[in-house]
This record gives sequence, structure tokens and C-alpha cells, in this order.
Amino acid sequence: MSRYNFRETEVKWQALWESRGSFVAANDGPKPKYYVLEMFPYPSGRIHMGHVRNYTLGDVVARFMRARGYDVLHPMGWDAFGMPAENAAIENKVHPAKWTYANIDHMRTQLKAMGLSYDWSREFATCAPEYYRHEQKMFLDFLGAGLAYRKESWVNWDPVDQTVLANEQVIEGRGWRSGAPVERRRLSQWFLRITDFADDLLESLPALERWPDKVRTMQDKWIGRSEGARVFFRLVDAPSGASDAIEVFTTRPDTLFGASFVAIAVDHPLAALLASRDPKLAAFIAESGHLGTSEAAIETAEKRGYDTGLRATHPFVKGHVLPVYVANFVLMEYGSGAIFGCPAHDQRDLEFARKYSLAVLPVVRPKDQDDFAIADQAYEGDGVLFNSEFLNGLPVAEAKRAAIKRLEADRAGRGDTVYRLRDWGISRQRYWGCPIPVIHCPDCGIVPVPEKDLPVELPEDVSFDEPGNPLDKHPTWKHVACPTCGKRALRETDTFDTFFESSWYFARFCSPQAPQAFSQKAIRRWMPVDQYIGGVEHAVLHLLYSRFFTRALRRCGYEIPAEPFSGLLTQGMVCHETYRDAEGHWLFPEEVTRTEDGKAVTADGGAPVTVGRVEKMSKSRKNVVDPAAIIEAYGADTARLFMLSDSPPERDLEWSEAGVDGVWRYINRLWRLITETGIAAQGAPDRFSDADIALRRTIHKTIRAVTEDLEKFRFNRAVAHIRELTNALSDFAEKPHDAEGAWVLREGFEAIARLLAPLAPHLAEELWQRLGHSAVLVESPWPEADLDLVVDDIVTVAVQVNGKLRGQIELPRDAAREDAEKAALALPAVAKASEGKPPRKVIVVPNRVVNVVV
RNA sequence: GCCCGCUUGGCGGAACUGGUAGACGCAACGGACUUAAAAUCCGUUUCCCGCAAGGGAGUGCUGGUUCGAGUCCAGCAGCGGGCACCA
Repeated sequence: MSRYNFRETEVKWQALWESRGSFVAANDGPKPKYYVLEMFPYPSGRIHMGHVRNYTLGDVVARFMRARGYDVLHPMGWDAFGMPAENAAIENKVHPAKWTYANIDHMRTQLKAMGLSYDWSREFATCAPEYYRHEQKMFLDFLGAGLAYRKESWVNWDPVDQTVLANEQVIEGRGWRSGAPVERRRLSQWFLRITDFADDLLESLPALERWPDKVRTMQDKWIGRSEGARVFFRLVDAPSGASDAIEVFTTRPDTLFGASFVAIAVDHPLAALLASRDPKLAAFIAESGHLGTSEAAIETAEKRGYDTGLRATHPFVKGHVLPVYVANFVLMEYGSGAIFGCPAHDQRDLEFARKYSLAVLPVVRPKDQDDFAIADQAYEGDGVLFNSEFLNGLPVAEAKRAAIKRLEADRAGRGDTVYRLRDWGISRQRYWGCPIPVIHCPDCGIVPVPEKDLPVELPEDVSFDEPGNPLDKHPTWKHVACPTCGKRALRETDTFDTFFESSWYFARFCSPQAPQAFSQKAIRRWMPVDQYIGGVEHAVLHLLYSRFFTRALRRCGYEIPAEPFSGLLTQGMVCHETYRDAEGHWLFPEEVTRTEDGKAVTADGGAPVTVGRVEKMSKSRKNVVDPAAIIEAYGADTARLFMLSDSPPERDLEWSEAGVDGVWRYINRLWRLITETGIAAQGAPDRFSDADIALRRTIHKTIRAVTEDLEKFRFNRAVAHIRELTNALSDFAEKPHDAEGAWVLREGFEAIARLLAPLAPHLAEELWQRLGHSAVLVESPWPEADLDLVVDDIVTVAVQVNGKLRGQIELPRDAAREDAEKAALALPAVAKASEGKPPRKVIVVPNRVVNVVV
């Protein structure tokens, strides 16, 4: 029995595609363009199953669109800066660049073995000076436009590794690598003014129609716009050195008459000032500072306040003064770091008021409810104002407007909008990143590196022997002359956050060799990305940064669309069962085997194994399967087809050995069917038997169905449809058939090869060639379904009595209602189910159903 | 706590805009071939009653709309995700 030889076949076609330049994107030409992009990988060393899934999905789209007549841009590159390279340098004494480029070489080989249709001539790595020089220029442009600035701020500081960590790199309060508790430190850092674009980023979201709602909602929430008012509470006896009023942000200016206290954050400037004269307050602040920032700590933290003794005057009520507290639940980072408390209409304020015996005055009551009082639940809903002088009788929304109007008239406040979004801190105390191109001069201050001196390249001779930033410890690199005055000055030794590189790489792919960041012609030709594919974990980070970056670049005069990605597909994770031995240590799947009765045991000793949940493949849980081993054992097409088969792309996929075996068996079944059914090419027959026509209908219906499935990224259904057709062809081939039948069979085989081309491209090419074609399938157009064959002449119509299925009838397509009704009523099953009662009504849905109502 | 999504056989999943639920596959079981095994092929497989013909129930739960509901509406439960002392 012959077997499909994927080893020879896959390399053969890969070599042929490459030699023909089949995937090189045409920068001009009459065809419409289509830019499909998968999130490029960090070169960690080897590709993992998540990559295989991601790149398979993208490749199907690329190959399908190419067959449908588009000029497709489908590039691949490397997100090559990042901490793992430095960690490798520390652990293995290998230079980050060497480690990174070796990984790239290995991963490129792995990707090529998958038969992915990339235009490799556009490949680049972001750690190359030819790449990062352009983002240094962009940074200088941002600086010039006021979009980049330096400020002191709180950061996560790892005291062992001596570096700032990103929020994602802090796990349960500890550095992900060192395990040391992370400290908060105030450091001077570079920021990008993403908040400048908060409104645009938010308001453009609804127009991203081909983005998942989930991602748009996440960005919406992340930006977190709140509309309300700033209110000034004047201090009765402002201490010297303090401003004479506390500025408060509120979304409920309508409830101002219910205010009973003002609270400021522990790190509010006024709190610091007061603490310098009040040791008890200082102690309170110090104690509050020790509260963790973890979720659990916040959840259980008691809401506590310290009465400063200061009093603030109510903006509307003359002579009414409110106590000023320092409170541990007020955030300095949000709004103005101060609130007013309205206990009747805010649950947290209510709890605070009860604790410190403050007044609870309701000012909003539900409509038509006169006897309204607050017990232990604040009323946060809509209603009508009372106890509120000029606001009395107004509904909440109107009262808000009226309150703001009065505040503005009295110069006691103004309408305002605040955002949850913070400016993007981009400084990292790391070596393996893009140097920030500025120089600190003792006389001139911060001086941008002149453009002619770009790129600022990383020095190669660095030591990782001691912790800290190797750039800062380098003997000479940072010592330079000030470009302005020529005096001794210091280079910035921080590097960019690696999200900087990935915020514009999609644009660089359009013209990767351009002397400037990108050529306008290439941008006009290819941008925006028509279909972007990647993991949902970037829903906010990378996808928001990129949307910001294009906008910032436009403000600096670059020509690029504001929205970089017009379509987005977020793929699910690749998961696997987890295993532990008796001691609770994780085991790799290959260390586990099943006994005959299905029990999991260790492969070497037969010791019992606990099978855990199906979880995302991760090294720490060892529930990983190496794609290289799968491709070696089954070939790329099997791996690809498995990735596409069972689960829809956006859902999680459980990797199973049995499923892979199933795909491999299918490939061989198909291989034998087509190569062992001897059918020579011949002219089309004039007439067909009924069986022939039935098969032809199946063939053309499949072509149409698969086309629709691929258009809508329903790859699992496309595979199912192709397998159904395979089964139909197999059944037909087993029965005796004449020359006409052989012709139809051949038509079916060709359809399978062509439909399979985007999914399992090597197998498809080989089958196509075996069917006698010399043209390369990858350069052939997509098959068209014969519409006459897609529509049935005879349809099966369901017959129901009172909505219950009682039988079926065969009718000519689009038969008259009366005929359908007559045929349905003639069924014995209908008479039986009606129990002799005459029909009260008959509903006929043409070509679908007849429902007899009795 | 708030917001969003999901819930269909033993499992992954199909089911067009409300119209024959369970396509396709995995697993399991039975059989053929074989000295045997692997591979391959054929068959069964939502559950219940029945030898069968056939009948009944069934898409998380409770109701509703409709000739007809997996699909629409209301309420509830469970699971997953996002955000979280956000004023």
C-alpha cells in the first residue's frame, strides 16, 4: 500500500516555489493589493505551536487571496530586541546579538519547512541598525512635536536585576526572573504622549468593523473616558506653601449638595506638606504606603482616612464647610488625586461616612418615591434631585449640566473629561534595545542627537558580569561631546521598550530597503494591512500602541493611514492536557503513556500520573509539543491541516496526538484514492448518468461552500467540506463506473487538489501534478463553481404536524404551494398524526418545510 | 464589584437571515483481512422504550413570543475573559 512521501514532496515544492519567486510581492501592477500579516515572532530559539497556528492561518489567507487574483504582500521578520537575549548573555556568556541571530537562522529554517508563502526578500530583524535608525529619527520627530517628553514617575524596580520592569513582567509583586519583591521607585523616564490621541483612538474604534468586538471593547475600557467636572474646594485656612483650594474631579457634579467630606490621596502634594508638620499624619501615610498593590491586597484593604483638621468650603452652600481627609483609597494617578465624598450616592463614600460618623444627605431619589432614605446601600441610580436648591426637581443628566454651568459661572469649577489611559513609558534600563537618541549636557540640558549622527548604535563590547545596565557601565560609550556646546556630556543609556519596534514594522515591510523609514509609494500601495492575525494578548498593548504610532507619525508629517490594521483576527491558544507525577512535578506529554484501561502512567516506570486540566501550552507546565517533532514525523501539511480542522480559529484548540493521526490517515487515504484510481485525461462527455450528475453537484457545491468558508475564515468548515467530498468521491470510485463517470471522478479529484491548495499546499501541488498538470498550482486561479450544478432540481421538504417532524417529501425545486401542500397532506404519517382532524392551517416554506396545523 | 463572551452527544465542533439538531472529525464498540500484530477496509454510535416497525425525550435551567426556537425576548445558574479602591 503506497504512502504519501511528505519528506521528498515537501522540500521539492518548497524549492520550486522559491526558484520561481512565487511569493514575491509585486510593488506595482494592475491587480488589487492584499496585505496579510501575522504578528511577527520574538526569536526565542524555536517555533512553538502558537506560531504554527498563527502562521498557518495567515498562510491560508495569503494563498487563497493570491489564487483569487490579488497581489498579496505576506512578509515575515523578527521582533528581535528583548530581555531573553540579555538573560541568555548572563547565563551562557553569549552576546545577545549572536544569540539572537543564531535563533533567527534556526527559526527561519523551521518556518521554511512549514511551506509558508512568505516574501522572504522583505525579511528584517528589528535589532539591525538599518531598522532601528528610523525609529530613532521618529523619536526625534516626536520630541520636536512635543509628543515625547521626560518626566519623573513611579516605576517597578527589580532590586536584584537592577532594572525597571514592565507591568507585565511583575508577577504577584515579584520580578519574573529574579523572584525578588518589586520596589516602587521614582525615576526620570521618557514618555510618549499617547493621551493626546485618547479621543481619536476611542472615537475611531467603531469604524474598525473587521475587528472583533471584544478587542474594541477592551481598548475602549482601557482608554476609559469619564466625563464630569473639576470642582475647587477652597480651604478655610490654607497652610502656607499650599494652594488655597483642593481640586477635585467628579462624574457626579449633580450630587454636590450631598457632599460631606473631601479626601486627598496619600501621595497628594498637600498631604506631604501637612505631614511635614503632623507626625501622626506622616505615620498614617507611611503605613498606607506599605499596602501592597496586588489585587488581593486592594480587595481586602480597609478604607481608612485621617482627618487633617483642614476645612474646605462648599462651592454652592455659603458657610458650609467640609472636613478634609487623607484617604488610602484615593488614587493620585487618576483625576486630580482628590475627591469629594457623597455618601448617599456612592457606596464607598457611604462606608467611609459611617465609619467616621459623617453626614449622609440624600439628594437624588428614584422617580415617584417621596419617602426616600439611605440605610446601608447608597443609591447610585437615576432619579430626581432634591435637597439641592437650584437643582431640585431636575433629572440627573440635566442636573449635571446645570451644576457645571453654575460652577463655571461662579469660577468654582468647570466641565472636564479624564481618561484612564496613561502616557506610554518607553525607557528601559536594558542593553538589548534601541538606544534613545539624546544626550544629557550639564549646560544645555537634553540635546537630541543630530540626525546626521544617526543611528546611535549599540556598542558590541559589553559585559554582563555584574547586574545593571551594561550601557551605563560601559567605559566609553556614554561619554560624548555635547552636539550644541561641545562640552563633555553623557549619552542617554536607557533603551526603548520593545513595543516601540513592533509599533511600525508593518509599515517597514512595504519597502524594507528604503533609505527612509518607508517610501510613500510603497505605503500607498500596501497600507493598511488588510488582514492582521495574532494572539488576543496584544488586544490593548501592541494593537493600541500601533494605532497611536501611526497617528503620531502623521502629526510629524509622515504619510501613513491612521488605522494600520483594517481587519483583525485574534486566534485562540493551543492547549494540551497537563500531567504531574506522584511528587507533583510536571511531566512532558512524551513522558506519559496510557495503560489499556486508559489510566495515565509514566512511560518509563509505569508510575501513576495525575492528569490535570487542559491549559495553554507553556514551558513551566511542560504541556508542550514541539512542532519540529511533529513536522519531522508527519510533515508540514499534516500539522497545518490539524491546526485548521476542528476548532474555529478564534477559539482555543486542544492539541491531541489522536487528532494528528487522524489527519495523517486522511492525507494517505486521499493520496491513495487519487493516485491509485487510474483515470486518464479526456474530453468532457456530452451526457451524464444520474449518478454522474449527483456527484458533479456535490463537487460544485463543495467548491462554493469552501470558497465561502475561506472568505469568512471558517477553516474548520472548509476542511469538513473537503473531507465530505473526499468521502463522496471514494464511494463513487469503488462502484463500477463508465468513461463518463471516470471523467466526473477526475473533475472531483482536481477540485480537491485545488481546494486543498491553501490548506495543505505541498500535497495539493503533488496531486495536481500527478493528475497530469504541468502548471504550478500556486500560480493557478481559484476554481469557480458551476452555478447550474449548485442548485438542486429536486429538493427534500420536511413535513411537520403542529411543528413536529412527521415525514419528508421530494418536490421539484420551487414547486407551487398547492402542490407542496397536497403532497404533504397525502402522507399517511400526516393523517395518523392529525388523528383524523382536518388541517386548520398549512404553512409552506418553499423548498424547506410544510407545517400542517390541526 | 463592573463590563463582555460562552453553555449543543463520551470529546472537538456543524446547523444559511427562526424552518428536517448532531455535518465533518476524534474516541469507543462490533466485524473483515492476517498465523499474529500493525496498517487498511466495512458497520454501529444523542438518550430512553422496543426483536423490529415504530414511538417518546432532547441544544445549561425557568418562563415567554411564534404554525415552528439551538437560533428571538425576560429571568436565573455555571464557565471563561477583560478591568478593577477610576471618584
